[in-house]
Amino acid sequence: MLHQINPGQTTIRPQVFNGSNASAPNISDDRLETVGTLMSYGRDEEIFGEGEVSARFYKVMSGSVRTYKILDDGRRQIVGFHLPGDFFGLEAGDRHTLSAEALCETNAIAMKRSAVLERASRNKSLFEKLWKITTLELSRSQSHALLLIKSAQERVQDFLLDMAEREASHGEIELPMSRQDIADYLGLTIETVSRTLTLLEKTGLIALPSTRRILLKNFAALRASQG
Amino acid sequence: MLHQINPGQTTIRPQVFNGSNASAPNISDDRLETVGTLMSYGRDEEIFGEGEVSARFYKVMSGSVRTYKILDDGRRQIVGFHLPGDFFGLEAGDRHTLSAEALCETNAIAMKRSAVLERASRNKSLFEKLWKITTLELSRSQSHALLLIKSAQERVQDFLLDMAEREASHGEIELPMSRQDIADYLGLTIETVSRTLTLLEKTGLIALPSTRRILLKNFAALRASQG
DNA sequence: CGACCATTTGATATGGATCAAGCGATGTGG
DNA sequence: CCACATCGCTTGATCCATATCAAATGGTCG
Repeated sequence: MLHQINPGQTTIRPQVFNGSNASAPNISDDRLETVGTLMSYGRDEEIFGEGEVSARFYKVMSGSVRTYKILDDGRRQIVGFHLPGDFFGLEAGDRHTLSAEALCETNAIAMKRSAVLERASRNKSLFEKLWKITTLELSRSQSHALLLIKSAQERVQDFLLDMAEREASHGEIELPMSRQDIADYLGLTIETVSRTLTLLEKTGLIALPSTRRILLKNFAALRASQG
Repeated sequence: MLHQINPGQTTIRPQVFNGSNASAPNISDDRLETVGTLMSYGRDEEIFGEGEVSARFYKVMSGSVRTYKILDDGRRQIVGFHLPGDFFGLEAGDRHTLSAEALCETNAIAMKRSAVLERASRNKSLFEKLWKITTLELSRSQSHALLLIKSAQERVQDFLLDMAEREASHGEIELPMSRQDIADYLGLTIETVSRTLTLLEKTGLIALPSTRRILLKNFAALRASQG
């Protein structure tokens, strides 16, 4: 089951979070997450579901999140992975157009949509920050579509390079997601992802010390678009 | 050539366009395009290119536009088609992350990015409009990614339904784009698009009175996800 | 009317899906 | 602490949807 939740692991400890220095409150603080609620989620726990009323944005503080859509036939398309520092839940209407789940133990700040939008419409710096986040997300989504027309090997390579860059790790990736998650993000089957990783290892482009750890051994070759 | 421009057909007639009633200027006009420059483009003419400095947003007034990216190997992925009323050119950085071309004779209002952002950061109504447009584009892009993991038949059907809805035509579509454009949008080859349309015609779901005109004869069946 | 370009149709090839085992890590109960 | 069950991943064999290569048709414009 894709939606499985482990109730035993789940712990939500909402608490008011104020990012600004309490002793020197700053009315023009330009951080989006200045006032929000810190939420904790267990592995595979749902943060929000497609169709639910969308009242909040989120910023990942620790852990990671997947956002996804389910097709009629049950297939799942992962729209994005959200690492610490990333925002998610930015959506047009008053209902979520996708679902979000924690990949592992995750802390995220939940911000009231209305409050953030209200503040952004009066604070130029905040507005610019929100604009940047949203258009960056748009750009990411467009690049994702570009990914989906490439060959399996290119998709996997691009994914590894993207993860390495986002984790700012110099060639050593710690994957927070399963092979199935990767497959659903790349529009491939789990078997193809696995085979491609094995092939990349045999070619010497990467090493696989454990399933969740990958070493990129040849950035240049990984970047070169291949079949 | 994908980039071919027919210089003979090209006519740019920039002119100041003021959407508000000149006799009653309204400082809080909440239309994004209130002040802009009306531009005209010929068939296949480039409006902006990937990598160019991005100074402007655009709103399509008549005609239609394709935005796209080119992969290393020369393949082209069309990111979106923009019909009258649609905006394009909303991007994060100071450089365009994609290219835009007119599909046919097209008029569009070009608005200075900086001016629009400046005004939106002070005018709540304008801010909300800009927010809506941007998040809608984000949502569209995510749905597009969803499209790309479906079967050829589903992609074509979804495309036809989407066009019908956007043209607000009750089952009669006038396509502003070629088969190659459709193929590059759907991540298929031109042959597969053609074959799929032929199949849909044989099944009685659509009729093809001419290559650029398509009649949807069975919405229910088109909506039903098929292999 | 003829040339050209877009589209359709046909034949074949192939990358990735599907179906099916096997393997290895992780966790649980004895 | 170890045997075993479980789950996630890898590997193998085969199939199929769509790409590719090739040719025919049709529509448009000089």
